[in-house]
Amino acid sequence: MGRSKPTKSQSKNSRLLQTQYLASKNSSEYSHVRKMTQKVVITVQMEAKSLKQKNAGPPSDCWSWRKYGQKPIKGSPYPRGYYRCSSSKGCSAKKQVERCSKDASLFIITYTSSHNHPGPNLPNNNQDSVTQEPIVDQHVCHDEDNNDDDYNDEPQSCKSPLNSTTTSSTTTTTSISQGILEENLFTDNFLGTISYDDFLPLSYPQLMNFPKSELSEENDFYDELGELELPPSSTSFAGIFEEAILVDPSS
DNA sequence: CGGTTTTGACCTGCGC
DNA sequence: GCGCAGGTCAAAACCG
Repeated sequence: MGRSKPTKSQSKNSRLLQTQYLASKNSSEYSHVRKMTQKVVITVQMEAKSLKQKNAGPPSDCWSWRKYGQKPIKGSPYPRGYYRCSSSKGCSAKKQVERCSKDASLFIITYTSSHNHPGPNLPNNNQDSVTQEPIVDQHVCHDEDNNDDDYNDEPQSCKSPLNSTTTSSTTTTTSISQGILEENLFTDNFLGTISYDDFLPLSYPQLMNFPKSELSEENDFYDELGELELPPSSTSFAGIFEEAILVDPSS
């Protein structure tokens, strides 16, 4: 907005600094880093109600996020929001939130980088200073058999369903059925449904530990999203966890 | 007053 | 090499 940017050069410099910092790690590492950044993509199905309730933005989770950017995405009527973890200063965790152009109730959240601090909602970290309650509806776990894999249902403290986890590049589609303790979430036999708030607090490494051996070839997640068309109405997040996709561009 | 959101500009990667 | 699209920055505005 009509904000004067007298210090273009300055901002440029700071940007250079960042670039240099990253680059300094290794000549071409900056771009490398960009390419190698692993991501966890999850889709969240919102309830129609919730969508009408508020003009709320992205689904909230137990972490504290600060928006640092927004960009219109080609092919989608909805912009993508860029968020950075504000729970901890040095935390490099980020997430991108966009809506499915086809299904307004569907949110696509991409997590990148990991939290370098304990999550606010982790069983072991209940005491954490962050007490941000997720606005997510706590659903009864659905019986997810939308996945071809025969996953074992594991006990867990979850409330909403997380259907599948996919790692792209080597995309993995894994259905998560009810009841998985976060510790087991991404272990070899992990599969089950977890709630949004149970899922989010997971440390990135945990997510990234998702067994690659199980990564399937379903990297076409985005293909499906490609032509989404969302109604302008939008929402608060109270939804159903549709999919969790682990993206590991590095592979 | 401090933290968050908004938003235009800048930078980088990628496809052609 | 050029243009486009996506990702990030940072000042100003906003909010509690």
